[in-house]
Amino acid sequence: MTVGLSSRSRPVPFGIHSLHMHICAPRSPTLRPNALPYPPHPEAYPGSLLVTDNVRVRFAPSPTGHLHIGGARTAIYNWAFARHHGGSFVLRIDDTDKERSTDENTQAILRAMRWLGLDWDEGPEVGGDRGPYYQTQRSENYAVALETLKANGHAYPCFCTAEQLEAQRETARTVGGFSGYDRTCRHIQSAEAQERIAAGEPHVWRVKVPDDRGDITIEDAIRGTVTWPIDAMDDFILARTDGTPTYMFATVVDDWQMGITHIIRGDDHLSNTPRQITVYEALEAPVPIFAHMSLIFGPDGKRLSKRHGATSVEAYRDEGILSEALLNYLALLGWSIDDKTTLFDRETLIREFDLSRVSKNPGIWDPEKLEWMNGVYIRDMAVDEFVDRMVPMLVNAGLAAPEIAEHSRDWLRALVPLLAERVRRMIPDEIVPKVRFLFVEFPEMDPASVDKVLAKEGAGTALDEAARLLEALADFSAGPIEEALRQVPEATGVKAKLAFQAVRVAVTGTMVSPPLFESLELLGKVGALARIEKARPLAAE
RNA sequence: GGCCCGUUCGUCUAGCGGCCUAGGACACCGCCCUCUCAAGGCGGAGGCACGGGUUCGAACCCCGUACGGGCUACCA
Repeated sequence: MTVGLSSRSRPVPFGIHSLHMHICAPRSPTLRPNALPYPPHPEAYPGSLLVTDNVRVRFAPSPTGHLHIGGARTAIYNWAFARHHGGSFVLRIDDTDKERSTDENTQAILRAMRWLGLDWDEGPEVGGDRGPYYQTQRSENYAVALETLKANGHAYPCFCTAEQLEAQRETARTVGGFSGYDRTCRHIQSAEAQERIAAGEPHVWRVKVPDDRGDITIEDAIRGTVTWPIDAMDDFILARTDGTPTYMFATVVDDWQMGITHIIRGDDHLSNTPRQITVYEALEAPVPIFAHMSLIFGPDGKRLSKRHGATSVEAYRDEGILSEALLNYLALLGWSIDDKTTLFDRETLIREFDLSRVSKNPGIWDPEKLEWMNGVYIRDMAVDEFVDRMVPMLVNAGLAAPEIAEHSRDWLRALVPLLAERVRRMIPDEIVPKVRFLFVEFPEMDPASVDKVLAKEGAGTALDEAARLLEALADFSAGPIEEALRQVPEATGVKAKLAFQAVRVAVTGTMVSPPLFESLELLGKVGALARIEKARPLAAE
């Protein structure tokens, strides 16, 4: 059985308001069983995990803030699903909250999406033939859809005041059991309703949950069969007193008119699903396939929020996390390829992504693992990219002029391997302190290091011998340097550890540094010897 | 309160009735490598929430309980 959703089968023609462009129905509604028209049979939803011929998914962020980690993961799953199936990834801006939505936020979200490499096929800035892609520009569609429901008897006006409703809820809750709207206004005769509306009495419009509908069941692509008893369904509000649609209504109208086939979203929407299904059915729209992914929690088991630290994608970017690492980490938080793969690139994600491997339980945000993964990607980064990201940090720290990127490119490139495996985030704090000694005439001497190393007996002797041997080197590169310094312990009787550490402290100022021999090479013979000489007075004999 | 979802090492997960004396990764501990720090190699500790069923056999199926989460707005 297929769903006839050509415009002629719709109960109320949409074309009456010359809104055709905005409300064209899905062109080829080849949805599988989940898309049966109302009224469905309880058994009418099997096998909905099947993928439709033409996958269309959407990510619909609300520009009331930046793109956060949880939203990004939802976007990634939608994007990967679309790419995997060769479908379309639609970006829609749910900006109906006019108070809190801002254009800056929208821009920030688009920027973060691009940074993560999540390109959209339809949406802001790229357009598409199911637009507009901002909810605030789609209000006529909701109005028309509401007219449809008024006409086919699936919506009714409600004149109850907020106070009445509050009181109702109060008593319902103390009694226990159902706490939704008591349907008082559902029984008002339509003639009376018309009069009251005509008289200007404030009212909202509610959906009329059918009495004869069985329990609502979906085959969630992630959670499997989920059923809600019909008598727990609320006649929720479709349109507010001011005529604007509620989220629950607007989102269904949009998803329907945009031909969305699979709704992949956070499971905070799972409980909203049956409500939305009543709208799809009232609209005689095909019901898409749902996939509810679990949320990301903080370490305390609560939904991730600002309290847990940085939650915005761009904050992680600014803290030196690479987009490849964040994408990989986020994709893996709640999804897996197999029993061992943890590192994968974008192409692999697309090739392997499958909703059936999305886990049902919530994942806890683990910054430690993200950092580890970021380190892996840093080590894997192209040398020139590393250089290009490092130079501005050096410039900002006052250690180098921008021109260094050109005239000392090879020298900088040589520095990268020494640094990359010691860096977990691409930020100045991680990089500048480790290389500072290379960019100053003489390093600042760390008192603790001087005390623990140079003050030891034999340090001075080792330094003298090291200086002598290095002085004699014709080829001042890491190999010969190592050969030379290896002779120091034998020649002086100073223990190898101390000898090397003495040189390290003399040259870098501290006990911890990048590899010694390579560092000396980067410093050059003159600079290295000058440092040893300058530090010599600090050393014990 | 009602409805819904979830529960495998500290964390992310593999497992979809016998391949499991439960595998991998992060973190942790130890050893190795080693000029420090890293990186890397090797090894270790650590888990099926609990209780009943079903079955020859259960981490896997069913039912309870506990705990966590979501929804229950003229928010999204």
